Amino acid sequence: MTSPRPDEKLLHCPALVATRVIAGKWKTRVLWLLRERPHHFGELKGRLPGVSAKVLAEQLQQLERDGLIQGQAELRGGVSFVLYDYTRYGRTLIPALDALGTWGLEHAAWETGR
Amino acid sequence: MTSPRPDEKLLHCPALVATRVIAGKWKTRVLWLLRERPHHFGELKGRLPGVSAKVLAEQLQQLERDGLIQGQAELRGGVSFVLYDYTRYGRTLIPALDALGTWGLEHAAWETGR
DNA sequence: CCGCATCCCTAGCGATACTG
DNA sequence: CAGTATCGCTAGGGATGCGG
Repeated sequence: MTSPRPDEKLLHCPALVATRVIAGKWKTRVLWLLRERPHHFGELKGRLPGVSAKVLAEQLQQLERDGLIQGQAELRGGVSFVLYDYTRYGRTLIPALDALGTWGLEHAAWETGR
Repeated sequence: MTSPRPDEKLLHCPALVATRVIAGKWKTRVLWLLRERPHHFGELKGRLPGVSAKVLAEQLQQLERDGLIQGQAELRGGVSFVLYDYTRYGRTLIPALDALGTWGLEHAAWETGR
């Protein structure tokens, strides 16, 4: 349920497009971190305890394929760094991400208050 | 990845709370339909081509457990109908859903225009 | 009409190890 | 540092059928 498939003659549900793109155990978190500033692969891995290099690479590739982020390789003394950041298009998703975050905060309040 | 687990000492990411709750192949669509008006189980099943009764029931239960929707049983001549609708709390999620939907629309425009 | 019990099967995720 | 290759596992989802 990552990238849009050719099938699905289903229900017209615009929200589904967005959920498909951000579905994936780490994508929301990656997007959240990148909102702050660009990150290197290693930085992301460091700030996401529990993720394996393989899976993180997969998720980043998918986000890149979907046009939300892009990685810029920079060689520092023969050692490769890749800096990931939002694309212009990817940034258009941020308001929606904020809406989800806002609700998450309300949720926390509701959880403790019931 | 449906209901919050006791583990996950991870990153503070409020948006993740929301994504966990709406994660599931049919939840977004169900929530989208309920936005319009309350629906019976059978109605939902009818408007969601491809879903099986079992899976739909599961997804509805999870949404109910998470406090977003609630089902009201009404017996019509010995035949049981269950009417599903948002809870007051569930409605607080609608703005976030709208944000996702809005982006989905922009996405469609972007897709055709590149 | 609705929910539940069974069985199965695939996609996503994770651990490890190895190249540029 | 970044990415790839293998292998394995488990949870989510799907098909079918019974019972309330």
